[in-house]
Amino acid sequence: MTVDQKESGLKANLENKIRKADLRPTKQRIALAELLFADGNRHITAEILHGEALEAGVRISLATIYNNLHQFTAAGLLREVVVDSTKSYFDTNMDPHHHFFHEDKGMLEDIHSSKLEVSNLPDLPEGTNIASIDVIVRVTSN
Amino acid sequence: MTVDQKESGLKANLENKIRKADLRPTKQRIALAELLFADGNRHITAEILHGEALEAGVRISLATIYNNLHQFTAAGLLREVVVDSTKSYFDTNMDPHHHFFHEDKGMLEDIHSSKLEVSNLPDLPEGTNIASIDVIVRVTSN
DNA sequence: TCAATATTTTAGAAGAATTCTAAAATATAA
DNA sequence: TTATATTTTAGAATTCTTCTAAAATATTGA
Ligand SMILES: [Mn+2]
Ligand SMILES: [Mn+2]
Ligand SMILES: [Zn+2]
Ligand SMILES: [Zn+2]
Repeated sequence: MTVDQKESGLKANLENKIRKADLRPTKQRIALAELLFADGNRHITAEILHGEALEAGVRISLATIYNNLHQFTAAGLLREVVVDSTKSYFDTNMDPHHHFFHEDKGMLEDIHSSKLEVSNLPDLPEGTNIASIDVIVRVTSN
Repeated sequence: MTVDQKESGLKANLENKIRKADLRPTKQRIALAELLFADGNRHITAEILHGEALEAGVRISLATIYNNLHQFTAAGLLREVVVDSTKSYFDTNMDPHHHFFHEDKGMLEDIHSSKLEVSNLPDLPEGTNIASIDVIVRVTSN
């Protein structure tokens, strides 16, 4: 198998992922999917992703970055992690898990769910359901 | 004891609290301290606090609200809780505790620390210290 | 008490992140 | 291919928050 075939196989997979989300595999979406999903889990902001896309030579506007981050999130390919009141982070890891947040670097790191337990949760407020439980362990360098 | 004496006793306490934070007890600060601390714990945004101050007849600018929320936070009288990427919440409860976040109402509710346990925390990333651990139980109405 | 000094408040401008608008470009379906 | 639906985009708009620098207020200590 040539490098080209491997490449096209990867792209085909990403196109599939995009199609399954009921979205058209445009040049921009494929490029973003490649940056987001091709190589392991990522935690990323819109600005950073935009920078990476431009670096990779993909002409794409910031509005399109936001559009697609939200569409991917709605489709269950991404989730948003709220850790900082000044910017939004998107996470490609959809398994149940928690996070270390490196406050000085503004960086997220996964804590696998099996590695951390939340217990003794009190009764929920009357008439409510759990949407999610987020544990953020905020760390600083020493 | 007259109502006036009770009032001035309360205000004197708040002035003390402000003075201990190395801040001058201005009309605005005393009014904010009254709204924040006089009647039990609160979770509040800058806009809401501003609205309440104006309602209470205190002329105060939004810049002053932000200045004072940050000064009170720096002084350890408040803490910021990050739950929503679009606005900041400030919490008057300085005891260790966690939160329910009512996603539809944008409302925070305390979970007393004793009511919830986080266990099996993995080793911290090399060279880091825990700054805090935040557990947010996101709930929606059903 | 009364300046002198330090701090605070404020209006409005500025900044940063995100969303909106509506027109041009692209993708899909017939 | 042509018609239709979706997507991208530039730039304007919006929202929350911070900054600026001038006026107001609080404190100090003679
Ligand atoms: Mn969003
Ligand atoms: Mn802040
Ligand atoms: Zn993650
Ligand atoms: Zn609280």
